[in-house]
Amino acid sequence: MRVSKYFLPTLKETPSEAQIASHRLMLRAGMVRQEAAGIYSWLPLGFKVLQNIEQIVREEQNRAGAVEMLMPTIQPAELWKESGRYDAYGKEMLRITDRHKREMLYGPTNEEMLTAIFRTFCRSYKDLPKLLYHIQWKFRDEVRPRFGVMRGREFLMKDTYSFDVDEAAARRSYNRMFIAYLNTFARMGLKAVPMRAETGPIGGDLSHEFIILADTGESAVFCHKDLVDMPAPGLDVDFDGDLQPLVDERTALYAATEDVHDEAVFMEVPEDKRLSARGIEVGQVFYFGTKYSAPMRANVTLADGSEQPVHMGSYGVGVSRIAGAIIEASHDEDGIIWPMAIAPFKVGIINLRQGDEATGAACEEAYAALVKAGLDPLYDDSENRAGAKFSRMDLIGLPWQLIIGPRGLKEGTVEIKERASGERQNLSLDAALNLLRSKNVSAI
RNA sequence: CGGGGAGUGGCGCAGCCUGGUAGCGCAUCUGCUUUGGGAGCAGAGGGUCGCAAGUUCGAAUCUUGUCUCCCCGACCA
Repeated sequence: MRVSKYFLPTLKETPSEAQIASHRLMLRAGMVRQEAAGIYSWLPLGFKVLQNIEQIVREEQNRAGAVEMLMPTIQPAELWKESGRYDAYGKEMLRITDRHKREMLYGPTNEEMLTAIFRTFCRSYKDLPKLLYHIQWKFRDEVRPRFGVMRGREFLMKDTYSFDVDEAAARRSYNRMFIAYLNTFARMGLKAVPMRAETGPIGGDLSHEFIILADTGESAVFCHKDLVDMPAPGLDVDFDGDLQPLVDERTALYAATEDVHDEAVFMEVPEDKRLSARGIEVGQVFYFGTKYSAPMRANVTLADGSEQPVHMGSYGVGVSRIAGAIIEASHDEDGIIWPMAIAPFKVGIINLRQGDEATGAACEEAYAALVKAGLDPLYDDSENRAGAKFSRMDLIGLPWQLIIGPRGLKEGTVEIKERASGERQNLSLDAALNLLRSKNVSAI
């Protein structure tokens, strides 16, 4: 992609409403634009990031055995009256009346709808287990949206729903998602710690939140330090095997959000291992049994002929929130530092002397070579001066920069800079391209 | 929902107290000179001052109402 053809409205000055780093940087980097409180347009650069996050989430859901589908954003109120949540959900639910005066709502979550789908098609224990998910926009009419996309009213969420014959089976589904989430966040370069959590309005009695530690996090969290750097289980996990030991390993040590925090138990953690910090919730898993299946009569017939409500769980990942969370976890004073897997472009090319024939030719050569290697580099061929291009490339945080100008070309070199470390090397173009290859720069 | 603050060219702000031709920086456009860390000079365009009533000869400025946005807290992927 060439900057001259792209849409990259970066800002030199920070809009006054943005208080935290991720919000400021997303606005400055031209990733999003606020349309109303807690409602954002995703501009091309931000949209690419969102899609990259979404794709990793999708791949790990599929790997764990979940099946993707898509439910609508608008739902009929009747479903929610059936489960009893139509009144319980309160003002956070955006209620809409259509032209026939029919009560509708913009879905804040989809337990009811998928339960209704399930009961229509699945009648037997032989249909179980089932793990279904979708990635869809949600709307929760928060009293006070803030922190940019981290607490928007409209947000993109991956929500998975599990259907099992009994609690033991449901726990196996829970474990699948638990492990899948650890792998998902690890692929994004995030250290997510699973913590015991309150179940909230979703209901149920077993729940973990996945927390990214960050000073700007919204909730206070308490955990054993060893959990923070515990490696993810890995993509070669056998999801059909027994996952319980892997889950136990990561739930044995103390970890709790403030809602369920027990100071006395926390004090049993050795003092040098106690970590009390702030965190951003990027995912949550719930087991809630028959909370919805019972009132909505989502029953299956068992082997003994009896009819029982199906055991359910739900599992959410805040896709749009993660975009902000990654920036909170990975930025410096110059701008964003994207992890390779999330970066909207993996390599940027800077033409230091726009209009100079030799420089332009070298840039084109680099561009063509990277495209041939299967990458989509972002080539800054704008008329800006070098300084402006440097600043902007640092701001948008691409992992690698190829800096090409007449001065280096005279020596037969280009400069290659790694955004994260700031390290630069002067190399021949071929050597620079080889370096990128050796660093395994590729599409996700 | 309680408390605080703000709405003035695209962005960031001043002006308001003490009413009298709407201003600055950045951005944009044109020209010239520049060109390796957000260039310089010269010129140009762009705003019914959130909206509505009121006071006044006259309102960005005073009064009342209203809408929106932001921040702190309580609640949430």
